[in-house]
Amino acid sequence: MKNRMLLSKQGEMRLEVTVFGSRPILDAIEDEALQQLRNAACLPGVCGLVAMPDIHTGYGLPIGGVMAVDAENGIVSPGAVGVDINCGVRAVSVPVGHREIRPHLKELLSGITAVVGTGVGSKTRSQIGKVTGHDFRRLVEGGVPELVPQGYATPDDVECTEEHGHLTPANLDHVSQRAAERGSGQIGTLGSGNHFIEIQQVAQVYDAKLAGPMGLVEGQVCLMIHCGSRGFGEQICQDYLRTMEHAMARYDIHPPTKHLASVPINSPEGQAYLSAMGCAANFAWVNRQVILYEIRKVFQRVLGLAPGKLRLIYDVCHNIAKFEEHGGRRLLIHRKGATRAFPAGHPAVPERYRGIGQPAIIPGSMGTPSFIVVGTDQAMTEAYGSVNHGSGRVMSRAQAMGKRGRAGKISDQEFRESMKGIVYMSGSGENLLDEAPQAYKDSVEVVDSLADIGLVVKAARLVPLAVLKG
DNA sequence: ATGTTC
Repeated sequence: MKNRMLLSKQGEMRLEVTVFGSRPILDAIEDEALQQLRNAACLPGVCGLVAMPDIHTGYGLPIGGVMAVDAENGIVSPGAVGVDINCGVRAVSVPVGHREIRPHLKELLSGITAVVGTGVGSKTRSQIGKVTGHDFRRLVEGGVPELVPQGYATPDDVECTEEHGHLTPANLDHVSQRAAERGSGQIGTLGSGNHFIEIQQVAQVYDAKLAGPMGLVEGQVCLMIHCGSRGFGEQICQDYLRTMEHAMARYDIHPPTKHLASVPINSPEGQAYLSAMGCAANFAWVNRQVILYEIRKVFQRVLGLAPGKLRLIYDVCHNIAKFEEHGGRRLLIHRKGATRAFPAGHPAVPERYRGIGQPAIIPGSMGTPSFIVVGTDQAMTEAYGSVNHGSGRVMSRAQAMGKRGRAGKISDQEFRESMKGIVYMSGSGENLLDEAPQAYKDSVEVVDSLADIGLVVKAARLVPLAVLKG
C-alpha cells in the first residue's frame, strides 16, 4: 500500500498498527517510536492505532499517534494525550497585502511581546488574562464562550474553534491546587519550545473553492498562534500519571511501560482525569483567544485595522482525547500530535465549512512553509478523521543545540541562511537552534505524503514573514 | 511541552 507501513500483530499486541508516510519518511522513523506504538497496541480496549508522518518518540505514545479506544470497555491514558493538553494552533486571515505589511513587521512583533508573555515560566501581561478565584474557574470550566459577553471573543470566534472552545466534562474540583496556582497567572501567554506567533504570507492557493471560504488570497497576510495549556495542563498530566501509576494494578491493568499508565474510562480516576483534562483544554482555547484579542489590538494600533478584520479561520487542538463516533461505535480518540480533520458534511464542521470539510492547520518549522488543509472521507475511514500536526523532529533539542557535545549541532551560519528575509524574535532570549528548520523534517514532504494518498486536500501554503518564538 | 531532575 502506497505511503503506508503496517506493524504486524505480535506478542501482546491486540491489533496491527498503520503508519502513514512516504518511503523515505517511513525508513527514517526511530525504532523507539515504533516500539512505543507496539506497546500502546497492548492496552485494554484499544481498537485502532495509527501514526502520522510527523511521528517521533514521545512519552508513552509517540507524537503523531492516534489511538482509538472503546468508550465502554477501554482505558484512558494521559501519556497518549500528551503533557501539553490541548496544545494547538489557530490561523487568522488578515486582509492586507504582504508588501503593505513588511515595513511594520518589527513594530508588530515588539507590540505583541509587550502584551503576550513568552518563555519558560512566563506570566500574564494581558490585563484580561489576569484572573483568579471564581473567574478562573468560570473560564476553565466554560471555555471561550465565557469571553463573549465582555467582547474578548466574538460569536464568530466561538463558531470557528474546535468544540466551540468548550470541552465537557470540565470540573475544577478534579484539578489539584498546585495546577490551579500555576495556571491562574498564565492565561494569555505563549510559553516556550516550539510555540510561536507567526505572521505569514499566503504563498499559494491550491484550490479557490477551499481557500475562498477561509478568506485566504494569494499575496495576502495570515497569522498563526501555536501554544497550549502551559503549566496548568502540564501539572494536570503529571498529577494523573502519578495517580494512575498507583491505581492501575487495582484494575488489573499492566501496560508494558508505566509511561502508558492507564485506568478504565469508567473508573473514578478515569472520569476525574477526563474532567481535569477538559479544564486544561478550555484553558488552552481561552489562552489562544486572549492572545488573539491582544494581537487584534496591536494590529489596530500599528496598521489601523479594525479588530473584526482579523478573522479566525479555525482553531484546532492536537493533544487531546475526545469521544467520537466512528463506524457506528462510540470511541475515545486519543490524538497526540495529531489534528482532527473531519470531512465535508460532518455535523461537527462549522456551517461555513460544511461543504468543503474542516480546516486543519499544519504549521511547518520556523522558516519553512505551513499548510491549511481539509479533511477527507479517506482520513475518516483510515485515520479516525485525523491528519498530521506539523513536520516532526529529526533532531532532539539537545542535538540541535549541540548540548553536552551531542552530534548534529546546527551552525549559526546555516541557521541564518535558512531564516534569510524573515524577521524573528525570541521571547526566551536564548538561541533559537532548537527550533531551527534543520531540526525538522521537510514540511512539504510530510504534508504531501498524506495528500498523495487522499488523506488531506491542500487549501493553501503559507510562508513566514515574521516569527516570535516562545 | 514544563517554575526544562519531586
